Amino acid sequence: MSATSKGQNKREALVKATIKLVNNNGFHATPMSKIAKMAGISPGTIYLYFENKQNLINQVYIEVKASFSDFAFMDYEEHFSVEKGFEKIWKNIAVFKLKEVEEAMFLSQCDNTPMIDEPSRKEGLKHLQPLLDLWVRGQNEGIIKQVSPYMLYAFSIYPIAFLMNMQQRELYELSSTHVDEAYKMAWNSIKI
Amino acid sequence: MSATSKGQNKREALVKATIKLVNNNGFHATPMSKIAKMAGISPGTIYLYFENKQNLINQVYIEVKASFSDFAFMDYEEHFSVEKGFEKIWKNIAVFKLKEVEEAMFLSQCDNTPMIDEPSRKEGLKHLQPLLDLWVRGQNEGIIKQVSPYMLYAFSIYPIAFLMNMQQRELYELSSTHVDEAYKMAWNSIKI
DNA sequence: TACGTTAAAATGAACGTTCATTCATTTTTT
DNA sequence: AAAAAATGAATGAACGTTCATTTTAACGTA
Repeated sequence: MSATSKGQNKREALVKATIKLVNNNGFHATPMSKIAKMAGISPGTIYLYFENKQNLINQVYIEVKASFSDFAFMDYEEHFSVEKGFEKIWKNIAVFKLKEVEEAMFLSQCDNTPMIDEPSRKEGLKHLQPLLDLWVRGQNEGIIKQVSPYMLYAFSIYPIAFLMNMQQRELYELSSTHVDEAYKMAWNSIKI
Repeated sequence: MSATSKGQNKREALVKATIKLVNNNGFHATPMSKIAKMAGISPGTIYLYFENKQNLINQVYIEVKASFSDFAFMDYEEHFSVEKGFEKIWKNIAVFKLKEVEEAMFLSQCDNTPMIDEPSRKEGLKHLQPLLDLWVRGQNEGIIKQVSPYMLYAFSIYPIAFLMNMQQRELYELSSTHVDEAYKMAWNSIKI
């Protein structure tokens, strides 16, 4: 096995351990020593891959956000009709948030906490452009409400995070019927 | 001034300081010593009012959640029509989240973080019953969609938190026109 | 292949700092 | 003068980070 792929494995193990531990304990309540132990390496080794704890968190955030965005636009093509395109993206996001729960919960904690610094936050936001473009097209076609994209996001995408939270706390079980209901509500709130 | 009211002042100052510092730094990055300093008392004195740090946070959470709920149902009466009742509650919540930003941000951080223990979380959830009752009534009258209250909450109430976040980060300015737009979208998503 | 040599990767004990909490003492109130 | 409230220095545990040392990998030579 090459040195590179071994290094990748350790980095990957570190990222995974960070996500899991931060989900369960929060950022400042997860010591580097525990992250190292869960990743199966020694504490000092973390510093071969990341500058320090803050840098570790920022990097993990950016990577998870990127993998989320990739997932969101999987199989989406710009020539789709607005409605079909939105459905594809929305359902991708729903699948991600309901199946990749660890990663989704991590993002949710990062987005509601001062644990990520502002540059990394901005960095993580870049990838959503295709959805914004789709909405503008929809507005030009007279299909989508003429309101700010923040508003559209708040009412169609953001609710999925709440449902994920409830499902995670075992307060609510989301069957695929429920996901369809939810999609219809999302579309209802943004279509004219 | 009586001992009681003095004690109340100190407690209040502690609660306020905790909210502000936790908003800016997160729970575990806020030392008791800083909370004490901002409240204008000595670190040891905190322990006359709260058992320990965890208990302090739990109490603050429960109190802020209670004050949020009181605000939400201000001027609401059960004999209102479903639509009028929902509008009153929704707009109360919107006003709270957009004006009492410190408290709203604190709740948002608590609700997306493992910093609050489960019993306190449950405790904070109790006060929302009148809204659930209203929704059931609306469903019986054939006005509100026949879906789980979690779904109704996700699409009509939860989005306000996102708009608050954006406003707080100065990415978005919410005028009263926007609030009206938002209300219409909320109502649209839950009405039949 | 086997061996010796050098470089790279990984280790984990040790360091210095920070923090929650305590309690002997002081200050304030009754 | 007694009781209650408040103080803040002291304590001990925990943590992030470093670095002297060890382990592993890579390479050249015969």
